[in-house]
Amino acid sequence: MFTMALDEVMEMAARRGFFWQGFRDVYSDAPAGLWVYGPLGVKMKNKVIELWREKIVRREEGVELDSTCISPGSVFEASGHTKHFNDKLVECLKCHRRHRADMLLEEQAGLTGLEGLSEEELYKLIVEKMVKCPYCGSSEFSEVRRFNLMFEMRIGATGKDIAYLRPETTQSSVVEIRRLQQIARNKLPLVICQVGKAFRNEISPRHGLIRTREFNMAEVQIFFDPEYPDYDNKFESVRKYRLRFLPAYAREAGEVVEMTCEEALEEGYTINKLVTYWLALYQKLMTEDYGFPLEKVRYYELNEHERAHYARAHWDLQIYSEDLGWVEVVNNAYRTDHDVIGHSRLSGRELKLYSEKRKQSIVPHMYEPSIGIDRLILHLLLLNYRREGERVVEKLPRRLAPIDVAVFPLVNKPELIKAASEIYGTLLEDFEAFYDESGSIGRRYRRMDEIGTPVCVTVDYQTLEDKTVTLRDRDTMAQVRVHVDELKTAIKRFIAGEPLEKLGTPMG
RNA sequence: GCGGCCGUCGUCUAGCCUGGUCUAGGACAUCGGCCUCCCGAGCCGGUGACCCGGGUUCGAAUCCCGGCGGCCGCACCA
Repeated sequence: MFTMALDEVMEMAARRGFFWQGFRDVYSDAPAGLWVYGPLGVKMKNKVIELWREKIVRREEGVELDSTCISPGSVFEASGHTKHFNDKLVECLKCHRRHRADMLLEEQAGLTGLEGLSEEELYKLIVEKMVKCPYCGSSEFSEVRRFNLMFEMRIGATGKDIAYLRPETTQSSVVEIRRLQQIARNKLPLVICQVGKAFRNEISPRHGLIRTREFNMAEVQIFFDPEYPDYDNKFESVRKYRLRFLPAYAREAGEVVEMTCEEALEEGYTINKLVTYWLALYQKLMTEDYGFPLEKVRYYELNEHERAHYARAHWDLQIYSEDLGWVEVVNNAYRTDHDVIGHSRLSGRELKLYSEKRKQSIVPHMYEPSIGIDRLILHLLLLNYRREGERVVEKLPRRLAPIDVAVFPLVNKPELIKAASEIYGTLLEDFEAFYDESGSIGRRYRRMDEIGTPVCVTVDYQTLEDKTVTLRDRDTMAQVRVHVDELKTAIKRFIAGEPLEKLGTPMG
């Protein structure tokens, strides 16, 4: 399924230092699904997260939390993950389809109450009851294997206390809601934001950064009063905004159904103003800020059978590429009060939030948009990758490029090197700047094009005469001259989106 | 996890069938130098690989087995 562009992007990412498969250079038996970010990848990842903070956390007045990856076992008892993550499976040896052992026994032998049985006991029953594969009819099965998508670990010396590496940051937000609401002085809706690692023991990690065993998420949990979601004003700002859905009913046709937020809400499709607003917010984030073309973004509705155990409504925000097709990049789930109730029940602690409107504490509902950072970064590199003849350009949104600006002496003469180095030193104060004097000027430009550096500064002989330098636009290769004193301002304006021509006098 | 195909410098590859002239060759990239007044130019030089382990053999990149990884399909993706 790897086509040219993805292949080239993956190769470039490893060669230039965005990301690569971890540990493999030294240990050939390193397991799949563990990816490391290199120097450029770290810079880009930070910028991707910072943009999310600016557009979502800050503007929606979110409170940011940084919890631990190691989580006590009870947390996932309460959330239902241990139950839903611990399937005991058998594989049909003839057609290689997998089935849940308890389901087969229930359906074919009428047995119930199988939850407590061990793998061995289940296998014995399958043989005894002559269970058949529902697909091919064979009655030869592999032994029962426990399939656990969570990484399990033991805490302390006794090894008695089970803990898990979290498969989502969500639960660590949910258990802290009371304190967080207090810190936020009884704010409701309460918007909790968390960036962090999550872990899933995938059976077969594939497609590079798409399915990994350890990954980065940027999640928002909005806790609200289901009776009074309280989003009237915010909703007004998106009332006429057009959302792009692939509703479950339209899936056969495969045609995106566009509707305004107003229409989506009136049809009851998007449940309430709060959910509708956040759907609009994230569609805008992905298209206007991360820069994906509108036609390559859609909300794919998951039907009743596909949804997770906690969700009442669920749309995957997907991004389209030739190479990977539609891929989920943001998971948007209306989780109701499922998680809050779960933790209350198991812990015996009341997990309620105070509602000013009702003058009492209420059990909040929760809506959660959750970004897969690694998938987002891969798609940014993939969809902005351009090969123009021999020239390779990453046309990343300017503010997401790992390097803001590069500085070169036109040729390697001592006086030009001196002037360029000085300018580089100044730019380092405000930018991710990069200096290079190797090879020819053309080669240096091309290297910067490949990693998406939006603008290059070149110091030439004229610089020595009148203190002007040239600014070169990655996308057009056009150049303007700018006075050194104006340089920082010009670069800032350029990264903020102004066209190059407005920043200086064109070069012939 | 199952099945098919595959695994040589960073990348693409020569060599493998027919074991020894392979201290593994080339191109591009990369690094250093020279040159260069604006787009991977040229010249010189350098770093750099047989996925890992075991077996057969006097001798293994080459033959055999196992592991790991990659691609594709199935399954999985709460």
